[in-house]
Amino acid sequence: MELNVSENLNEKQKLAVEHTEGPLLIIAGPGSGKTRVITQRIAHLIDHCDVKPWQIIAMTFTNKAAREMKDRLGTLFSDEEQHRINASTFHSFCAMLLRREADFLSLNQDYSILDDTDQISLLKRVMDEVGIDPNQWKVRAIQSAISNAKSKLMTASAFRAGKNSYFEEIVDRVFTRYEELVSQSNAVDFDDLIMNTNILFQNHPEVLEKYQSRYLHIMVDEFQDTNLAQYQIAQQLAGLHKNLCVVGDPDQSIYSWRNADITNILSFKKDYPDATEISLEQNYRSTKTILAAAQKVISPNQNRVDKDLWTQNDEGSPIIIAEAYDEFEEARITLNEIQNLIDTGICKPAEIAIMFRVNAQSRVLEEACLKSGVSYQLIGGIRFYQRQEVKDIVSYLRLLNNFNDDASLARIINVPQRSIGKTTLNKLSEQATSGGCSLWNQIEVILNRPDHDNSTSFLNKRSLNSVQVFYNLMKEIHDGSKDMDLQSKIDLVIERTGYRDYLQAMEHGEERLQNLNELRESAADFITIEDEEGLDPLTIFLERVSLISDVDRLEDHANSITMITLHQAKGLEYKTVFIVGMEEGLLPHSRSLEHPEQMEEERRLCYVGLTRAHSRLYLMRAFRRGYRGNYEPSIPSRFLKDIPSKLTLNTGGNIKQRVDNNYKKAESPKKLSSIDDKSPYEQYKERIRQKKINSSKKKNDFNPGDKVMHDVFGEGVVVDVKAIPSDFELTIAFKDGLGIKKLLLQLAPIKKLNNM
DNA sequence: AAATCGTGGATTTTT
DNA sequence: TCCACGATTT
Repeated sequence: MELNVSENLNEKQKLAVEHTEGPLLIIAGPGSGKTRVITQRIAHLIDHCDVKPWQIIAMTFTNKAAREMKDRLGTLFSDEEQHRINASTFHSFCAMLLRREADFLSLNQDYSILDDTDQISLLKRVMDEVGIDPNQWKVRAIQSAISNAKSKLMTASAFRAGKNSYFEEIVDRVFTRYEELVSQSNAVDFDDLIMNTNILFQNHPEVLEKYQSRYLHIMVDEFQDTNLAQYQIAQQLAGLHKNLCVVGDPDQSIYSWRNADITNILSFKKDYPDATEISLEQNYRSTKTILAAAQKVISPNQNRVDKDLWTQNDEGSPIIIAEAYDEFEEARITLNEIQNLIDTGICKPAEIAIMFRVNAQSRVLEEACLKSGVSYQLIGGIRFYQRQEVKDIVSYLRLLNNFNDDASLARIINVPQRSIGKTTLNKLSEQATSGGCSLWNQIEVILNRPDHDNSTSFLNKRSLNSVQVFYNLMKEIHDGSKDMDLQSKIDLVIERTGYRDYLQAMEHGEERLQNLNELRESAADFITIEDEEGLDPLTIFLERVSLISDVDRLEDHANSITMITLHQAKGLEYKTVFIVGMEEGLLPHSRSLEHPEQMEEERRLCYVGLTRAHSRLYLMRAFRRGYRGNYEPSIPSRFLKDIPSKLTLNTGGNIKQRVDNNYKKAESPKKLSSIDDKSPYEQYKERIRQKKINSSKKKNDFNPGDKVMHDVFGEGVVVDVKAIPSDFELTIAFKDGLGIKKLLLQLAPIKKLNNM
């Protein structure tokens, strides 16, 4: 197939596509056609440089990105060729590599991959074992220290050698034992996938050489969010041919808290002084207005190199800034506007996204969606594969795949209840520890002891019997399902373990069964690819399940709007974007307020959010927001102040005030309130001050039936007046479908309307 | 083994 | 405030 690459590409893009020899660094601003460049570059290599598809590997950030890349290439090549192009995440790539090279490792081919929760439970078990008080030392902190070490390629013994504080002393004690347990379980954690691959390359140069010679070209997308261990993999793979192409944008680095190392970009320049650097600065996604606003938000960061982003796109409409009274009204205004956009045909639901900083914000929005009948996809919250019932069944499957998987065994041995309680499990666990074997092995040892019914046994007769029943059940399912396809295996597990009955007996049982059905479905259309031949499909299925993310499950063309965290939104784009909670403490998040580096990351996060939008951007905030039970005043986000007012239309609380459906900016928009002059927070403080002065002296002169005027909500009628300590709570019904609100007399910006 | 009580913690979460 | 988890009770 012949491709004319120069067509539809700008000069810089063309340079990037046609640079085929030696290291290449592409700095790709948002919306700069990065994915197109990567795919065209692959196409170019194949068409013009005699490179075979299987000699190229592209590392992506998510499975979704990998799939999309393959899809795009699919339109350029035949299916067969497309399949042979290697696009995957670092983790998937390493997982597969470790399976194929398992002979070189102390792992079996069918090893399990521990997820976050498995890790936590193993760590707890270790802490208990080595006598570390979980109240004094947080499991999460230890987990993160271990993960951090591994992403810097530090083994447990290296960590021990370098420990430098009491906390690290504690971590060290857990780390070593944790590693033992993991490897005894024939398992690895996420970080191990990357680290073990590095170690394998180091210990077995012949293995590395095999891959080095196979892969002529290595590409890494979202390079700003890789960690050192991942970068090393890429470097080593490219060690022979030096054709390493990395693509990233330092301004979009938002995962430093997951050990992503923004300095990888600097290291790259140092490691490859002869590297070509190309900066893609033309934006094809957003309006001039949105792009300008985004640049204003990102530019205060000290720690960055300025880019000169530009676009030929239209000026577009102003960015709508709206203030709501509280998070409920924020949600309602947002959904009203969304309904408007949909009803008027301006946007299809799939073109709209609501983005937020923390998942907790999604609940109110969900409710507003339900109320207004707008269907939505919510990403995150409780992740699909972390749902109890899904995780349980997956644990069964993992156990059947690898009986040494202690984490899975411990999870399901008593689910549904089999009278194998904590005491029994603890005893088993103790014995396994002293015997240096897995729980399953320990069970076999006990059951095979001829005298297991007398006092030398560690378990009483009843428990022993229950364990025997469990053991037999697992054996039976395992042996009986050997030749079954995946879906039948899952069915067998659900039925024979009694899990179906167990679910049906509980509330929301149907819903949970529905989730299991979804799991079955995913097994039904599960296909293995060429590279995975010879491996048990169950092993591969479990691997995919472990390595899948929520964003991967996002459906592109569903007839629903998308609700998503700002982090998850990276790499996505929507015609219309609402960012809710543009407030100090939320965006930027309160945890970053005292840490300049984290504050810069919050800024980048905001930047990522803004640049997701094509043509319509709404920045929403609430005047007051519920936080852990009590309400706190909300200060408008500092990022709002960074956007020049000429780019925005500040609607105050009344979004209906927008001029028309095209949002043509009014000559001098009438501002109900503006963050440029007196902010609501100032007004709020003023009222607090007055409240303090007047204290309870102020008398209520509102009575039910009175007409009132509210600065934000407009006209309303007092429904009820209730005296509360040092104030009065007014219940007021507002016009225009704004509903009934409860307001505090001394805080609410209301005036009594004279009766006509 | 289930039910109840109490305490602590509450960003983001590619894999 | 609200939830989850662990400890304690029955």
